[in-house]
Amino acid sequence: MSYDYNAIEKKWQAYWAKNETFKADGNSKKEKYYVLDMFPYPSGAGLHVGHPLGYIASDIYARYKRHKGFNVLHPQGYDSFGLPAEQYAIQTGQHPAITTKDNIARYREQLDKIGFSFDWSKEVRTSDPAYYKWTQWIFIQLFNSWYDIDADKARDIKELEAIFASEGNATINAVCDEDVKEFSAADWNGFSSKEQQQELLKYRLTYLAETEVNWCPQLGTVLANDEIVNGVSERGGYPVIRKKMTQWSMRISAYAERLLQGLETIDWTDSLKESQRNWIGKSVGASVTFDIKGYNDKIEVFTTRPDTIFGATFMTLAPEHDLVAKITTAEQKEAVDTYVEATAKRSERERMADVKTISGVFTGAYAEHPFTKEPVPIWIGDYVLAGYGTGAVMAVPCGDQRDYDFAKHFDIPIKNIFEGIDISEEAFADKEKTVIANSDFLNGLNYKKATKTAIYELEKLGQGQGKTNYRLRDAVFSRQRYWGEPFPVYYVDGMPQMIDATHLPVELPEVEKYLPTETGEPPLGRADVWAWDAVNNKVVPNDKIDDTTIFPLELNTMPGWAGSSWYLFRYMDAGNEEAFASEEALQYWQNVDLYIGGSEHATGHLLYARFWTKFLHDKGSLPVDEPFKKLINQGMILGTSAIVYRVSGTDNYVSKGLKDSYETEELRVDVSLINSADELDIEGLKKWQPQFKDANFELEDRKYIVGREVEKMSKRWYNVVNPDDICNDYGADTLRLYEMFLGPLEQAKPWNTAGITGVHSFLKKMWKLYHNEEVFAVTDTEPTKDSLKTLHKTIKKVEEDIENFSFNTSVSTFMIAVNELTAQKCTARAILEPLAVLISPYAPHIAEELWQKLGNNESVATAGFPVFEEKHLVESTKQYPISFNGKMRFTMELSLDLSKDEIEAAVMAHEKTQQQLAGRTPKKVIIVPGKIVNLVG
RNA sequence: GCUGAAGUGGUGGAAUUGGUAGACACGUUGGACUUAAAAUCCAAUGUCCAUUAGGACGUACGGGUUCAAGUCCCGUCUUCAGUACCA
Repeated sequence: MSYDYNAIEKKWQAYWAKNETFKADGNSKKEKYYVLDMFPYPSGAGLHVGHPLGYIASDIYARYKRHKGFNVLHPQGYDSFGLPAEQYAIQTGQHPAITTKDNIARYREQLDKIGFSFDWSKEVRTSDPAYYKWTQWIFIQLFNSWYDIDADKARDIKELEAIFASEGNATINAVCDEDVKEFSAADWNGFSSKEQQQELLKYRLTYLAETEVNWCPQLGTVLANDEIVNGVSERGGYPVIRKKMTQWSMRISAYAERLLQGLETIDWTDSLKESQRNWIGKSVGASVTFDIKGYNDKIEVFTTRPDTIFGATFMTLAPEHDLVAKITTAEQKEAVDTYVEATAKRSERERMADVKTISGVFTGAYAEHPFTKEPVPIWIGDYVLAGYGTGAVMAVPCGDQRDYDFAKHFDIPIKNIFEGIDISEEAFADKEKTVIANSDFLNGLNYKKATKTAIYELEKLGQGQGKTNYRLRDAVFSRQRYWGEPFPVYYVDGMPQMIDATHLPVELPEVEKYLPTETGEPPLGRADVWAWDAVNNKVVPNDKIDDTTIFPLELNTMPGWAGSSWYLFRYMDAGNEEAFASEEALQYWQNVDLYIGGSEHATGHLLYARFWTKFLHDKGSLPVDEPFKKLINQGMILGTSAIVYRVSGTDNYVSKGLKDSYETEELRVDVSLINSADELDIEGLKKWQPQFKDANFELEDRKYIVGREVEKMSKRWYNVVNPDDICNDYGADTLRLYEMFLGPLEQAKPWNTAGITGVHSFLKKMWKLYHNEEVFAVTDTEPTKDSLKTLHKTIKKVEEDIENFSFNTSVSTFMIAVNELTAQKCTARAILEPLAVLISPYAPHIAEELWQKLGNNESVATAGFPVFEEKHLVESTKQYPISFNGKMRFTMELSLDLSKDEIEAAVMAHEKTQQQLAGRTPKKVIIVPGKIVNLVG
């Protein structure tokens, strides 16, 4: 009976599905463990071999935890809203829902082939109305909340209204828009309803605001900062420009400090935490206000170095700063206008690329130094960014290199305020070595003391205070797209109103085309039935809008990260129609114990999910305030593209070794046409694409050798390797083992099938171990000492490997074990039964088959993990290497039963030792447990 | 520039706490079986010297600590990833 992986895998996949082997029990007495993968976007291209890498790792861990007696939740679903399905709809007219459904079916089929232990009864799809009902519900919760800084949590907006009505807003310490004006209770009560709504909007955790956004004309939508890579859109690579639009925003900045602090409580990699820290970008310093000479206005700046305030010899405003137009003098007006216009024309990208060039213009206006009262010239310069801090800086050229360069370039005086430091060549920015001079009351103080004193004095003057600034910006939440969650929002007199939560979901309307309208409205502007009947609480045709009972609905949809920010909680209780998950389920499952996914989500999804979790925790909807306790980033599996060389202007292709003799261009061809020796299947290529049909090929050694290039696996490079082919040729167990064997989980690595035969033949050897020729040959004989040693060595190593996520080395461990047991001619059940359990997380199908043949009725998944016993590893004697002063090295055999003193005595008495140590008697013998005996002379 | 990770045979990669570097696999070479091929099995395989016995060198480079360093410390170089006029 040979190892028929196809039949075995089919059989057990069907068995698992039928018996719901991996269904997680919601109210178990067992300890819970929640293992989650980042759910995939179901793209039309299907899965490639890179996708399953993380899934296999999490599956191994989930299966291992089940063996260890945990109640494991290991679900899977789809992040099924997104741009590609919409783009496809624009091109073909096919509804994105249909595309998405087809793609999901394909994904499911591919996933099933690999034998994952997912609990499919808890599947979620973000585009399912039963799911996005709750995404909309969370949005409403955010709208109805404000952030109380004193309580350091989100509170109900009704409580804020009550305070406004009784005390006004003077006592409120909230995270809100910057243009909030103070009002009394009387003012508030005198406001019209619309005015009140406008004020409240400035406090809500999701709010409408005119914001400068990243507009991508080609995609017809706005993009979040993390959707832009190098100034072009992440998807498609189109240019992005700045544009002002009214958009929904999420007040994530309210959570900046908690998002930062929370990192201390979770087990993520340092690099990932570091990216989030950088993204949040906390800097501690002071805000300082400068009076403008001749105007009533003030300029507020943020600085991390208030200690250097006496070195401020000028100020710089961002060209977009509101005050620029106002304070520019008549003489400077032309120069300033030209400069501002030129800056506005330059794209963000150009501005970034061109860091070296120093540019700026003097406004003609002066501010007044808060302490010296001396005039400080006000300049504008594009090195100051409108989007950070207040868009204005106090320039201290002696302490900041950019200010220094700017001052040198425009011949602005540089004042040295550092004791004993030469600043004739460059600025001095070392805080630790700072001693302040030339600065009135700060003279002689170090950085820390000077900072404190400066802030104290500024506060006394009423011209500043200590301040912490965050780089983290509020997140724009509107997208001008069709295929996303509709907002549960309609507009009365221009003010947004939430649809009552009992009438959710508000389902996506039908449109005849998926493009923006001719007037520039989002695609939902094309819907005929997209108005809200506020009396009967339902969606009705647009032509009924009367603005008294029937109102227009929001035309934007939510961004991709809306649905993915909370999906982990939906899995806990996926079918629930009364709540996003029941209280019991949330209590029991808490949060994700192990999360595996790509590092590309470091500052997007992973930050937003933490934000929503903290918010829902504040509102009492969640018992936890972090979503993912432990996170592992799997490395990307890269493709190896194949390149042919076409002689320019001809239809001739030359082999790689000959290309240098010609002028050639590189074309990528499908990797399936290449064999393991980089040799091209020329006939196959001719059939692959018509452009190669009549091509000529110049060979070397009668072969056409292609060039190889390691790059991201992508359809456009024709380097995608499909897991189905591997499953057909070698089986899912081989694929699983091989993907793990490729290298460390977290490392990026190119896909190559060179070593796959080694893994495959291991499985065949494993199979043979349980069979003698054609028959199953496990016996009840007593295991030998050697076999017991092999088994327990393997248990120990595999357990350690899984706990450390070093899945690659356990594959080697299995290979060694099988080789040893084969050599020992081991047939003992006492060895082979636990071995099947050990390997079942990695190669579950073969394990199930062997398990069943061993006479077990239940799935191997329910078996307990073998217990490691140290005693089987202990040997009676062991070879010890002995070194002396690093010069001599020899081995001696020692009994382990001896005490430390006895070993020392034995070493000293050892004949060889004495010979070699002649004349150099060691004073001490150091016994390092288990390894080496050292003689120290 | 900054932050993070890494650098080990022909290749992918092992090496627990500082304790026999190169496990395991691929590839290569030789052999067995076979009419032949595939499959399978066996042996060799870091470099150099040596017929052998054996020896020397060897974990990017240069130093250091230690009886002992791939591992720890200092400096240099290189690669990858993220990020950037962040005041």
